[in-house]
Amino acid sequence: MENLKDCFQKLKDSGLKVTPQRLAIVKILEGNTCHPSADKIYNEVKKKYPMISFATVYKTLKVLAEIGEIQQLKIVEKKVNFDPNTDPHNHFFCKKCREIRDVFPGKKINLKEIDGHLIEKYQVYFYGICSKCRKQN
Amino acid sequence: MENLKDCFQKLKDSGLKVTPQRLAIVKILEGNTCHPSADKIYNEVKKKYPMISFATVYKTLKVLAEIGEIQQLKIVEKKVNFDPNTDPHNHFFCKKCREIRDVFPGKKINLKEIDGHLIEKYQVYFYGICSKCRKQN
DNA sequence: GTACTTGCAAACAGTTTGCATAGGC
DNA sequence: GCCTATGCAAACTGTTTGCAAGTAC
Repeated sequence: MENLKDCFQKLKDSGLKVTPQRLAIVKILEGNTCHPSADKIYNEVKKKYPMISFATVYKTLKVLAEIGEIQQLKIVEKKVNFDPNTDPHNHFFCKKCREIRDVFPGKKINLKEIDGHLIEKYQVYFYGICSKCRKQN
Repeated sequence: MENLKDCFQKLKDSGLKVTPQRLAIVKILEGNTCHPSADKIYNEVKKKYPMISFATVYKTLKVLAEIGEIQQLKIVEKKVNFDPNTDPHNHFFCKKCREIRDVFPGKKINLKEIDGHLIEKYQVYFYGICSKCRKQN
C-alpha cells in the first residue's frame, strides 16, 4: 500500500466504493508495521465506528488483498495477519512475545540469527503454478 | 522421521505408548511426501481402524510434532499439513492442483521459477525468540 | 436509480477439550 | 494396577455466508 489516495484509486478502478468503514480500515493499515490480525483491526476500527461488524472487516480485508494493497501472512496458527507492505520482505515470529517483526532482505542470514533474533526454525513457502499444471495448460 | 523403530523408541523415551492407532498413523506418514492434512490421515487410517476418531489423530499428530518426528506446514489457508521430513527443505503450493511439493535447497532460484514451478509469490517465515525478548532474559 | 456495501446472525471448517472407558506395559 | 490413550460429543477459534436494509456515486 503506497498511500491512501493510491489505495482509493485502485478501489474505484475495480468498481468498488470508498465507504467510511473502508476509509477507517485503510487508515489503520497505512504504514502499519505491526501485522495486525482481523481481530486487532476490528477492535481498533470499533473505537471510531462502534457499529462496525466483523463481517465488514473481513470483507474489506479480502477486497484489499485482492487488489494487491495488502498481503496475508499465515505465520501464526489458525490466524491470518495483514501487512500493508507488499514489497518483498520476510517475517519473524517470536514465540515469547508473539509479535511478528519485519526482516528485510539483503541481510546476512546464518540460519541461527537475523537482526539479533534467535532463529529456531524457518519455513519458505512458494506459491504459484507447479510444473505439472503448467504443462497441462 | 527416520524410520518406524526410531520413532517408537522416541515415543517410549518420552513415556508415551505405542498403540495400534499410533502405529497406523506413523506408517502412513513414514516416507510420505504428499504432506497430508489431518483430514487425509484420518480417512486413510480409517480404512484399517474404522473406529478411530479425529481426536486420536490430532492428539497423535501433536505428540509426533512435539517429539520432533514430523513438522507442521501452515501453507494452506486454515489447514495444517504434516511432513515427516524434518530436514531443511522448502515447499511449493500450487493454486491449481492445490498440492504441496517439496523444493530442496541448493537449487538456483530466480524468484520466478524453481524446479519448473512458476513462482507468483513467496513467503519466508522465521520462528524463534526476538532480540527484545532475548535481552529481557 | 443502481449497484455495491453494511451489519446481523447463523453457518462453517479445522482443531481442541473433558470425560468415562479401554488398554499398554 | 497404574497411568496413558481412546472415542465420543461438545466446545472453541477464526472466518465466511446469506440476506434485508442502507448508502456511495
